[in-house]
Amino acid sequence: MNLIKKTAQKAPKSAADPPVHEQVYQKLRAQILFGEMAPGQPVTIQGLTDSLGAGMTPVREAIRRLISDGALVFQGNRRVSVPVLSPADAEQLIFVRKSIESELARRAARHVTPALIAELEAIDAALDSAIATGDVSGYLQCNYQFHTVLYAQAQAAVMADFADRLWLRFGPSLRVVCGRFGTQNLPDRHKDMLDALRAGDPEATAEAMAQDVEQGMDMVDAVLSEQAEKS
Amino acid sequence: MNLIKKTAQKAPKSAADPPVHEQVYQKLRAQILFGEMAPGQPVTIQGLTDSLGAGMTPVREAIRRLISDGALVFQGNRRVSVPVLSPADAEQLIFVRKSIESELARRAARHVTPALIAELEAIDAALDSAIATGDVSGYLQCNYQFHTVLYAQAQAAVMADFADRLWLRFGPSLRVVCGRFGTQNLPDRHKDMLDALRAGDPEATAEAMAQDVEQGMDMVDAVLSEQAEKS
DNA sequence: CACGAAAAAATTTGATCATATTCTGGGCGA
DNA sequence: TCGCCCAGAATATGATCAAATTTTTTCGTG
Repeated sequence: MNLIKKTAQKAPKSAADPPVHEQVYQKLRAQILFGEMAPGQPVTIQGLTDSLGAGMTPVREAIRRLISDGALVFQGNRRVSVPVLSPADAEQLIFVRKSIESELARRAARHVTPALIAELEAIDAALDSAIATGDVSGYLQCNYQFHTVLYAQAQAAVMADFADRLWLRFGPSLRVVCGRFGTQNLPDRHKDMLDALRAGDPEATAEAMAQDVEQGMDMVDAVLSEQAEKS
Repeated sequence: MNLIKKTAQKAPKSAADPPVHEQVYQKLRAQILFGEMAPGQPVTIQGLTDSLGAGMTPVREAIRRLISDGALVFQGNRRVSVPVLSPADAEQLIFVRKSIESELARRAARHVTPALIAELEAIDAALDSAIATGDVSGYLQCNYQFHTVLYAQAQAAVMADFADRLWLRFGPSLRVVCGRFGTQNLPDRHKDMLDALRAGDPEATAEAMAQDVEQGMDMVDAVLSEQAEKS
């Protein structure tokens, strides 16, 4: 019988906690989505095992998932990094986003409830406050949450899933946009969208979403073109 | 010095071979895409380590990737299985496929070359032969290849990537369709598409693709509805 | 004598495996 | 029928091996 207790009786294990690889995935995903990792930044397994304090296998699994999501790219040799969007990539993302997300908005509007509108209003208020204080991370999170909550109402799991993947692709670039233009000048078609939702008008909601997507992605495109000609 | 050579000098290592987890991923992917696994069928790690002769870690990574692709589903408890499409899922897939794949066809038509047409004609001939002989697996592979080759010409990597993910979702169900209707009655708009490509008409190509997608997915939908009311 | 390129050693990182631990689900007995 | 136990499967760790990059060393040339 060993006298040393193994890591303090293995921690209390507070109820059903998600597996480690899931926790690692969520953490990395948030870091990518909310701009804590810059486009082009290399991602190493061993670096993450250290910074996240997790084992090697869970980290590997999380990285594979994120590569499949398009949130990370495998660079041929064994390196993995945060993707750098090309203008051509951005153009395609605009097309797919407008198609899928405006349809999601249309469907969400068909199932709109007062509770949904209240929730979206709260998120939008937090978003405005983040813009006012220049809180880039807060802005990105609120913006993402606004879209996610809306799409959850569309009762279209497959399409919402695809929309999520789209966001993972341009997430890191959105941070760059904020760094370039500041939070003041960011587009905000959320007010139009809320009006359309209150009116129960699916077509107007879809149109507002298409506008929101187009404006946001145009800024991404502008930054990417700027970077392209700089090099 | 140990007299026993370590596993026969570690095998010849024939040039640059892909890592094991990549091989496992490709094999599993093909099995799912071409209907070797039935919807609902459970997938176990240990079962795959045995049948594929690979270690446990590569198999885990491949499964994670496929879950992220939507080609497998994680069932909450630690079970993984081939997904069963609901009619609602199929309806959403139809919408997204028509949107993305017809656009890919349009763009491919803008970059059409004689070599592409020749390649597609060859694939379509093989497809017809598979239909004639009732070779379901051959039909599925040719059909997939036709679309993949066409999309590669569109010079739109992001959209082609999304299209690939869509195929992974309904692949298993396509096999069921073939089992239900036989290969004789499957839709084939490839002839129209080839005509439009020869004419260099992007709009007609996109339209033919939309028709092809719609017809194919309608059959999937029919089988799913049939199964739904049976239960 | 100094500078640069190529080769080689060393370090860092990724891939795989064997093994220990934990959890889920079904069977058995009360 | 309900609860407990056990078999089996999944999760997670650390060790080990292989590959790639980086650094260092060496050699040749201006």
